[in-house]
Amino acid sequence: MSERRSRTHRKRGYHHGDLAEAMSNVALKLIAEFGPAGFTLAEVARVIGVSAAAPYRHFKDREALIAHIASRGFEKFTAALEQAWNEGKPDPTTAFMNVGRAYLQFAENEPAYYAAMFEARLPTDLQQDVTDASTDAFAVLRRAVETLIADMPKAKRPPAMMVALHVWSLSHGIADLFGRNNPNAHPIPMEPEDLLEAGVLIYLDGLGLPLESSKKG
Amino acid sequence: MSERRSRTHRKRGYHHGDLAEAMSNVALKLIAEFGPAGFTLAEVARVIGVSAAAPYRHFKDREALIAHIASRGFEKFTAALEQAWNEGKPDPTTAFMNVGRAYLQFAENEPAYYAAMFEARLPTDLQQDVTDASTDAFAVLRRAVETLIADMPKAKRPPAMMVALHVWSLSHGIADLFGRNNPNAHPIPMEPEDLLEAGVLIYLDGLGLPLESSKKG
DNA sequence: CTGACATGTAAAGGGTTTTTACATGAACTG
DNA sequence: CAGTTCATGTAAAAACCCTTTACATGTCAG
Repeated sequence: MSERRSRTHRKRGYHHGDLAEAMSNVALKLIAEFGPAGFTLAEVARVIGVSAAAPYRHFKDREALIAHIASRGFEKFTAALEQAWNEGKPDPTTAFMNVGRAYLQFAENEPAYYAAMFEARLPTDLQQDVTDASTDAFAVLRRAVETLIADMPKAKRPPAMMVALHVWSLSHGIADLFGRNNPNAHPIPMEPEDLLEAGVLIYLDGLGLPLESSKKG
Repeated sequence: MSERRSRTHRKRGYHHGDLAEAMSNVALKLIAEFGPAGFTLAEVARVIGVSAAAPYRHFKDREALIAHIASRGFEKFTAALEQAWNEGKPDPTTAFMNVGRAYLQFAENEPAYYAAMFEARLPTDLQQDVTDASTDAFAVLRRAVETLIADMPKAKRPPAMMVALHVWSLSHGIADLFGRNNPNAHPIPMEPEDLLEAGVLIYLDGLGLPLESSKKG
């Protein structure tokens, strides 16, 4: 990948070398500043310093580029959650909290990806592709929940799907309302990460999950 | 209000009668379909059947109109939550659940207002106005929480602010991800309202709040 | 070396938004 | 009820931009 790029990158004459990649990068910057609806392919071309028609060789239109970015974003997101989960080590509860932190950190560190993933208004077919790409990310969370509640007695064990939806929703809500260092967001008296951690701990307690601290203690 | 409108509405000649109101209504329809970034003042004018320059008599630009709609939306939202809370009757827990339902119902019944309120990307000064307008709505939730936890022993009582933030975030997360009958959202095996209710009940249980059913029952 | 294909350019076509100068008529005043 | 005023709408022009089409370039395979 970078091989081909460096090879063609040497001579920057008529051909750019890796315009598609450059477009993604520029679009990410524009999305971060103006949102998924706040840029055009012509503007991307201008920033890169290429003719206005060039982008159309690589993406059918603006929405195709956004969909591409959103899908790539979900891949990175999935990887980040997976790494945070780390197969449930050192223990499921701690690992689960790490997943929550990773969720918010992704939204903060990659606000443009996050916006493309959750904030874009795409036509049905493209949006479906993006939604499909999100499946893997949700699966990470769901499997983590399954591990987390595996030790509970069957009678008291909640549906993993429901728990995953609750945690996903709370995480997304916090990210959207208070994360992504939005300068105009409502000020809150704690860090988003801590707000999420507290919320999840209370919720897990409400589920009757024996937490590590009180279990092993 | 409707008095003046009906009076001037009779003759529909050169002057429209209440163009500002008509603009809000048309913009809401366009926002519902294409999002806050998906329309222009010229398009609004065209739909209404008025010249392209007319809107500028009433709003400085597109963003001013969105900000106006967002602020009006928060007023309606506040009223809806207040009515659902109904001074904590019949009992705080039930009333609190009603607030949660009202939250999601507002997002479903008024998706355009909701989008303008939470999804718009406005310049700092306008966004600040909208954020200010949201304060009253959050205050309703916060006061409800205060009532809800008032009976808890002081030592076990959580900060009302934190609880309100958790519930707000969960509500918004569910609304954004699964509410607003988005045809491409991830399918989930329950209604958003029920998902929220279950989540809040579990959370309140985790807080150690004595729920009505187990308290009075 | 040569031909074919991917990639980029130039320029034109089509559409749109916003501004400016002017027109209209509703409401007040006497 | 006539005259004046001012908010409100129109028309037209200026500016901007996106997208497409026909053409140019350079890379790579044979």
